[in-house]
Amino acid sequence: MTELSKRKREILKAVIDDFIVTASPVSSQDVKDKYLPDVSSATIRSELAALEELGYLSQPHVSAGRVPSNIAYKLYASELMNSKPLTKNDMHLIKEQFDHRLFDIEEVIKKAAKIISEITNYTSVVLLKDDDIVIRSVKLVELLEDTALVIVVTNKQVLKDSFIALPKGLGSVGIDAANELLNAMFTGKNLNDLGDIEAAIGEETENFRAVFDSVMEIIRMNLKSESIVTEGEYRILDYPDNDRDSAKKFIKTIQKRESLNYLIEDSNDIEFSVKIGKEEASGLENCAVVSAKYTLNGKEIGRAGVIGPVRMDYGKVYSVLNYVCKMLDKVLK
Amino acid sequence: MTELSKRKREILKAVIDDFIVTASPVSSQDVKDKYLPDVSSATIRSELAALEELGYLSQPHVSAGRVPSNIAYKLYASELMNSKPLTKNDMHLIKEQFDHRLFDIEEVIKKAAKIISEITNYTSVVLLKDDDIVIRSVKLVELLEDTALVIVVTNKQVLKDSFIALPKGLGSVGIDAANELLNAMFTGKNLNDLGDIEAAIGEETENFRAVFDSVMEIIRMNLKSESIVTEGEYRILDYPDNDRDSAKKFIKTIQKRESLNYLIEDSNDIEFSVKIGKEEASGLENCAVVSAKYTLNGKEIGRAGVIGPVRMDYGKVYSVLNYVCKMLDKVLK
DNA sequence: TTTAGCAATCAAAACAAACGAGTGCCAACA
DNA sequence: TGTTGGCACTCGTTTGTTTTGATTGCTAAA
Repeated sequence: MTELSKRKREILKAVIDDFIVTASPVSSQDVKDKYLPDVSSATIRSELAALEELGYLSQPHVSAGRVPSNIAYKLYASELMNSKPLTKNDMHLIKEQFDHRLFDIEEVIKKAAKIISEITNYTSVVLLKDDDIVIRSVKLVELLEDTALVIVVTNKQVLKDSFIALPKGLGSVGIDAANELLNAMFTGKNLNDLGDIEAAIGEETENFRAVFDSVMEIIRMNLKSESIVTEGEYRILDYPDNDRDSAKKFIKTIQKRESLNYLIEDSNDIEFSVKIGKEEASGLENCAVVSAKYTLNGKEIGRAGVIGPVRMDYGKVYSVLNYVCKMLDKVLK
Repeated sequence: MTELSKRKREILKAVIDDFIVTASPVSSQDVKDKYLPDVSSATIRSELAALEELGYLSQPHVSAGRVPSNIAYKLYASELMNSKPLTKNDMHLIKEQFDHRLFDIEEVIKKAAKIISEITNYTSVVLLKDDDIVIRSVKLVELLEDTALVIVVTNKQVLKDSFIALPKGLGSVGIDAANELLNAMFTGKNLNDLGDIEAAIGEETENFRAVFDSVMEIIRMNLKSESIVTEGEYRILDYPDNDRDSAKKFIKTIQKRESLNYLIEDSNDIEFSVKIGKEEASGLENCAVVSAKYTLNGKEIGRAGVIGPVRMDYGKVYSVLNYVCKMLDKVLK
């Protein structure tokens, strides 16, 4: 594919800019009036025809204007669009979310998802990766006679939603012992070490075998899967690009977390990624996914993104994600 | 308002039965063909006119059939409808949810919400009340140097999502002491006692004043508000009764938990409650709320319900809620 | 290479006629 | 007195036709 001439790029950008706000096919006259008054509509027409030939545009029917194709959006998002600077107010709103102390990283990413969705008016997704998780401590907290809460503290999060049954007659002395043992075994270890730990169980663990196994399973189950939070699924209904049925599928797909990690994680370490019209992700047919990475100590630990109609305000989304991710970098440090 | 004659009730029931499945105005002919073949359509017509006069029916326009009014639905749900027995399969699906051990009541009601929504294909809401909550124990678990997780165990739930900052230099001895003190103060107390506790703080608490205040605040904040879980908001999109915009409002309202407790809690201790077209709850205009109570030791501790279009399959909803609530009664004991 | 002009295309809007679903009313009947 | 068949009337829906207008591609001239 040959490079596009400067004017072709201008015209293509004009068409997409216009289509993003009007949602209706853009005519040569529209382009002339609103973007390129110094060129005649006939000229623009022939350029449009050429762009169509190249696959960037299409016509719903012969007497209609042009509509951008997915590859046009791709080019637009990566090269053509202008990022729209955030308003003072938006920046303020974002800052506000993070300026009181947050203990758990989960809380932080929830806030991030919320504010992204509110400001962009699209559905947001924030993903938190799990590599390099190091266990800092494991606690067994006795709740009732035979039930304990397992708390696992890592360098990134606090796991505190898992209960286990205690062996009969363990008593608080037993729990203390178990706690000590568990900590000796798990502290400082990361996910890759789990196998080794299992292999190295010695005599002294024998009494607590059941407890140990439960804890191990909890760590395996919960630390393995990364966390994903989403917000504002219903916002898709503001855009007529999807009909009722596909909007329903959209909301369902996102709430059930289907194929989300695939879409977002897939862009590992890319500063700013745009995926458009991914067919593979059923339920998100007519959609675009834009995501940006955020880091801890310079290393990507997650991505924040937006899922919306292909006809999306990429300029605004770009700035918002950028700003929020910068914010996350700062807060997480 | 005078009692309706037997035939009027039959006809009204027929109209609603039909409208619930077809969603289009019901004619005298429809009623004759499908429900009362032994009466002429003319007779049915005059009955329909009478029912309209009484406010149970209305006509979209003069050459259309009849549509039930909200008071018709009310009568229908409370007196006319037949409850539809659950299929073996449905019962099995419900039972399945509850047959492995669940530690936290929150988990139980989440399961309940999920299965209700799946089987009815409406949005479900399950509410858990907070009266008579008795604190069984309070634990402070040190996580990092200066942060602790606060765990509050009550007779109904385990609160474990709150962190507090620890005063500098407290150390694990200090934490043990604080733990002991907190337990002495809170164990066995219920919400109404909180004021007394605060009043009774003595000398010995002085060192832990900041910790105590934080814990108190956590208990106040979290035990006060009852918990509500919802599921399947997107299902409203399966029903054409609401347009896009009001469907959006519906989903948003429910996800943000607005006016839900009002709608459901309001029916305190009523076995089976139906609310229809409550205008006060903005966002849920064209909707009906059906809820049933579940109990612990014979006392209502929550309600499980369904929110959907006014034109709802009340018969099925009735049986599902009934069965799930029975199940809850059993599981919670 | 650009542009004005113009015929061609075709969706959408506007209009018109026909249809038919359903009613209310009335006169006859059990 | 309640029920019924018959019938005229209403009015939304469907179907078909025409008009309109937006927009294009092409062509010939600048």
